[in-house]
Amino acid sequence: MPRALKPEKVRPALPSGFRDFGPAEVRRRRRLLHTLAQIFEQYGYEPLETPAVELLSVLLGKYGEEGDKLLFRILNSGDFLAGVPDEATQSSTTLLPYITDKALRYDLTVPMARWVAQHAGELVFPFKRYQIQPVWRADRPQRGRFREFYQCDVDIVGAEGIVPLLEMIDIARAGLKALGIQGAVLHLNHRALLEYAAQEVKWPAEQFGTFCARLDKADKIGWPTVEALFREEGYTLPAWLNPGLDVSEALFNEIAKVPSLQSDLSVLPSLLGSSDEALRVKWDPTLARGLEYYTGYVYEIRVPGSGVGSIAAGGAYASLVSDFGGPDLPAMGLSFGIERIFALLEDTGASEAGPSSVLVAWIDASPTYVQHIVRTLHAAGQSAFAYPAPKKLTKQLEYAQRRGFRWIVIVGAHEEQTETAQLKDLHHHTQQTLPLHALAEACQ
RNA sequence: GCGGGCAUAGCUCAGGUGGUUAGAGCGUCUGACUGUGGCUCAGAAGGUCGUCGGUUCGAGUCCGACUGCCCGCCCCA
Repeated sequence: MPRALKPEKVRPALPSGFRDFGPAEVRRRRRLLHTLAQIFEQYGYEPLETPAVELLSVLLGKYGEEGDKLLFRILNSGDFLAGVPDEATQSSTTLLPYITDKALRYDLTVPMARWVAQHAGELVFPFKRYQIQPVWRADRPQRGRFREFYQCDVDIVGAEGIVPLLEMIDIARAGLKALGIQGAVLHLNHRALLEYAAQEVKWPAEQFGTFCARLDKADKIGWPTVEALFREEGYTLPAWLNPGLDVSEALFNEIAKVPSLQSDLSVLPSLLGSSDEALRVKWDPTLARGLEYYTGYVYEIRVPGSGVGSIAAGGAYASLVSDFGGPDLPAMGLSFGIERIFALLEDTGASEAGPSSVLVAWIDASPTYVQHIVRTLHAAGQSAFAYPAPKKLTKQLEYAQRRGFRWIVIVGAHEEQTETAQLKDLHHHTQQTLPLHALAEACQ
């Protein structure tokens, strides 16, 4: 577009919490995600993609009150004010339900559950899927927190218990190993143990969520502070809840008292005992996880001392699919916090150079001849393209040099007449005249 | 939802106590004897100083409001 026709210049800017990814960054991210996807496929998980937009009715109420507020809502199309009763226009809260019925997805689990409920008839259970897509949250952005970010989820629907748990842990371990992350710790807990603990301290059952939220703060504010908070309100926490202690006999004795955990007792010691440099497993009786839909095992992976918080998390959930009218299927999932993993790997990761191409520079050759050369190189499997215009050779050379290319093919009228081309090696500062058929091989 | 900071060219920033045509570096574009890279040199384009209002003879500079962005908190990945 000619500059003169441009109505007015626009400030090149992005809304808060949204990011661009330049070529080098896209390559780095893609490579990482590809690595994870391969591992998921290895365990029999199949890819799924769902749209950015979901019906509000699907999303509302799944993430708690906080989550509902963080949904990016989409204004209805057309005359969205038509049919809105006058009294509704008094405040934004009353108006909102009338003017929006869609929102950007908030996570990948709920859309997956929606899809599974919709296709339950044709699916083979247990259904295993992985999904790597962006999600959106109308959060206040800050360091390391964005309004648009990728999630990377694996879930198995129609299975429960210790075996899926072991698989999830193996996937996490394989993933961390493949990405080169060392020294991670998986904190493991079970909602049933939390319920048991709440009963033990005689915490009101209807406020179980508050109990969990308070206990969950232990990793942030420390066990003594949590203990003191409870004591202030007259609740004495049993010693076995202290996450600082090693897996004690006392803790195992308590776990043994929880009915839904009894069958797993034979496996847990070896799981917790194994030492692995990439991922250790530690029972953490204070781990609760925020999302309300978890009903069984919950887990969270952290790298001590990394300063990036948890890098993967998940758990077992029972009724998400049946909430959408689908069959009542237990499920378990693992979500890699890939934005945090990207951040973690940023310091060590060498900058990714793009694949080198051959640039065809030209002066007074015919476009047809230039096109012919590019085709010849492509036919030989070489990545190549022509400079878009016969600009000064200096410019074309500089372009190839700045792009980091090694080979540049130069043609003019003389080369076209003789069916040849100049092949210049920018690394070794050499140049030779070659017949076309020898060109591709020379720049391997 | 709460608190703090900042806002001048595409980017990073200068512009003491208000005073003519707002500057630098980087980047972009053009050129330095007709077809050869990294360097150098010369030149050009690019800003309603976030927006609106106020004080003043005069505002990038002082005051207010709004908006945007950044950083914390809640919460989260």
